[in-house]
Amino acid sequence: METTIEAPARDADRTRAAILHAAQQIFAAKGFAEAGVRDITALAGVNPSLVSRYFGGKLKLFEAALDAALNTRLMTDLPKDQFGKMIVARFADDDDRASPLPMMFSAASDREARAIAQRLLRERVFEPLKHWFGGRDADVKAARFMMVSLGFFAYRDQLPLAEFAGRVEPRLRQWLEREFQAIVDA
Amino acid sequence: METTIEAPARDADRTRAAILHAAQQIFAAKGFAEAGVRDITALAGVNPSLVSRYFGGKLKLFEAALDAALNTRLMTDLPKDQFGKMIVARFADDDDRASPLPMMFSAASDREARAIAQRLLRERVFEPLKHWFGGRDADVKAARFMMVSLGFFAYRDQLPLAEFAGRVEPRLRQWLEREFQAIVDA
DNA sequence: GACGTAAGTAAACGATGGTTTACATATCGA
DNA sequence: TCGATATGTAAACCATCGTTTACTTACGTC
Repeated sequence: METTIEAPARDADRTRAAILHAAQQIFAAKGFAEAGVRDITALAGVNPSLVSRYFGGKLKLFEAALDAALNTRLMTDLPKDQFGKMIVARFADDDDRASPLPMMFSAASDREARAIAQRLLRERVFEPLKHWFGGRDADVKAARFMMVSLGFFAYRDQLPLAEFAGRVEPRLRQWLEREFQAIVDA
Repeated sequence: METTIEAPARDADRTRAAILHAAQQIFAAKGFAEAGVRDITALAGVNPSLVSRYFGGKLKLFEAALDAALNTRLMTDLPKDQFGKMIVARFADDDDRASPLPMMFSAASDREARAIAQRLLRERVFEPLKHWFGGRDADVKAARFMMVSLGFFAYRDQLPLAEFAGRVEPRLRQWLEREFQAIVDA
């Protein structure tokens, strides 16, 4: 009856994908150091040892998860005349926490994880953005973008200082939109 | 001969201060999670167990170290008409790494350490700054200051993306100065 | 000058967590 | 159908690290 699709009880690709998916969630939620292999595999419903078998260890799994997160979100596909509004909308209204930039901070503590995050963010975010901006001050523009973005996520996620930390306060949001737009228009 | 000052071989206050000083350096350099009690006490030249005895544990030591770092640096003593230039100078040219804001990121991984850093930063940086700015949009101004500052340190220390990451590139520095000044002038 | 207390050390404890090893079982081709 | 291989599990391994305990030694006081 229910053998319509032939759901295989053992499928390496499927479990590998399940681990990767769980890893994105757990890493984004708890950070690299606090996210345990046992947490991830428990969410995926598999044995902890499979992390080493399929990915070669926690660090490689983190790299794969961050890599996958970077593939889903691209910044250089936005219209330049509305860059400010749209990038803030993407940052602020994205409720899935597997966004790459916040995941970055999760690697802050571990030396090796930080090196991986640095390389990926440079290759996959900074450089593409730099070429997209173009012009003589493209590197400065890209740096400005990174600073404002990282500042926003650090403020929002890492240290919710103000009373209006969770949601984005309207005046703050307006400032951010202008800030990002100014980078493109400069 | 050399008994001029009566340097005591055993002085609780002195060793306590030595541990605290070493903690500031190690925590700032390696972050909360990667900084080991053995690292700190080795630098201080004492036994690891003294951390628990004198401070009540690694977490309390971190709190004390961050607290001490926050006492040395105050933002609200700068002239408002040159706030931009002076705050950037302080951030960029400060070569002692025990500055409080970078230390903040060191706590990103650990849940309890992050809570401590959040509280201290709110009480000792955000609130004073808010009152110093004054006016109707004081809270937004303070938030903007935190975002730009955190973005700068995250960019510089946590993920040196660009080629000019270590030193502050002149055009980037100019932008930062205007950015900070604009917060005060708004 | 001996004694009690404070200061400091060395070593072991205990928990955590990533990884490895040994073993069980489902899948698939001959 | 029968193995060979791939897939998955359970348990132990092992290193790290903060902390505690037992012990030693210097300092101040009667």
